[in-house]
Amino acid sequence: MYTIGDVAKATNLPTKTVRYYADIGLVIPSGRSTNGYRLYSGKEINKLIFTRRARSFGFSVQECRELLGLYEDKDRSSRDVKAIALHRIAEIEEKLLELRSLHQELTHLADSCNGDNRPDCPIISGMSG
Amino acid sequence: MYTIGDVAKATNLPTKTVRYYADIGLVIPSGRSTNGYRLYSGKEINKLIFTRRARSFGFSVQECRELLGLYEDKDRSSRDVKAIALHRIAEIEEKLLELRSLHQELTHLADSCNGDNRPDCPIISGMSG
DNA sequence: CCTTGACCTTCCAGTTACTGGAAGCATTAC
DNA sequence: GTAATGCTTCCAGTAACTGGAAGGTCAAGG
Repeated sequence: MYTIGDVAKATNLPTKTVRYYADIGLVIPSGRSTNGYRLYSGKEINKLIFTRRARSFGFSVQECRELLGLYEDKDRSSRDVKAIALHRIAEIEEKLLELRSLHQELTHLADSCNGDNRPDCPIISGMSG
Repeated sequence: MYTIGDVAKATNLPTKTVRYYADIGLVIPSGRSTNGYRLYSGKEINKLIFTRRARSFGFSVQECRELLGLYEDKDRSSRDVKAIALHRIAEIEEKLLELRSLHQELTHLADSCNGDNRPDCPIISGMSG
């Protein structure tokens, strides 16, 4: 069992956010210590890491709730879980393409900066005419 | 020159957001029509597409302002631009790793859903013990 | 024993980045 | 000529934090 500070370190989330996620019922600590401290298990830590990643790619808290729910809802059929997961995977693949595009744009910019004079913006001036 | 609706289509941003970015001075339309409509050129459209991508990967509006500024600030040295760009590129590469990780986790989950009975969560139960 | 510092708690206000809706003017389509 | 669509401003609301105050807890040092 870990206190919120340990959890923050392990998940790379601010304590404020971990507390917030507990408040809104997204990731609830498995218990409280006698002095009222939130106590988290490895399971919650994994949920929080998963949530941090999903959030950082634009999935809303509500969508994170759904994704986390995929693993917990014993009543949901295997087929449903797969359908939702595949839908999200498609979204993630699109995000991967966009992220590579962003990467390439910035790399191109950085590459253009070898000398002392900088060319026009390769992205913006590219189409501006 | 494009009106805000055309811009919304081209950039895949809501008109509300395009207007908001104009209000906060992030991407300012190149002019106004006689009837007061915002008019955008291809250059602004490219800025908006760039911004949408950067925003969707967690760069703040302020950071987008800085990134867009890299291309416009004639006073900034080539060296500075390169340094900032490389810093952002490192961040993006980290995001790429995380996004692949998320992709893999969900793929693993989807793959586990071939039959009718679903296994325990491969991510969450993995470490929970 | 006491205090210093680093934890933790709740609560409440503020921020960022939109987002929805009302009221109204402009243009196109029938 | 009027209905639909698209634009305008303005203002209020929401999502997801984020900062700060006020205070309890606990291990270490004097």
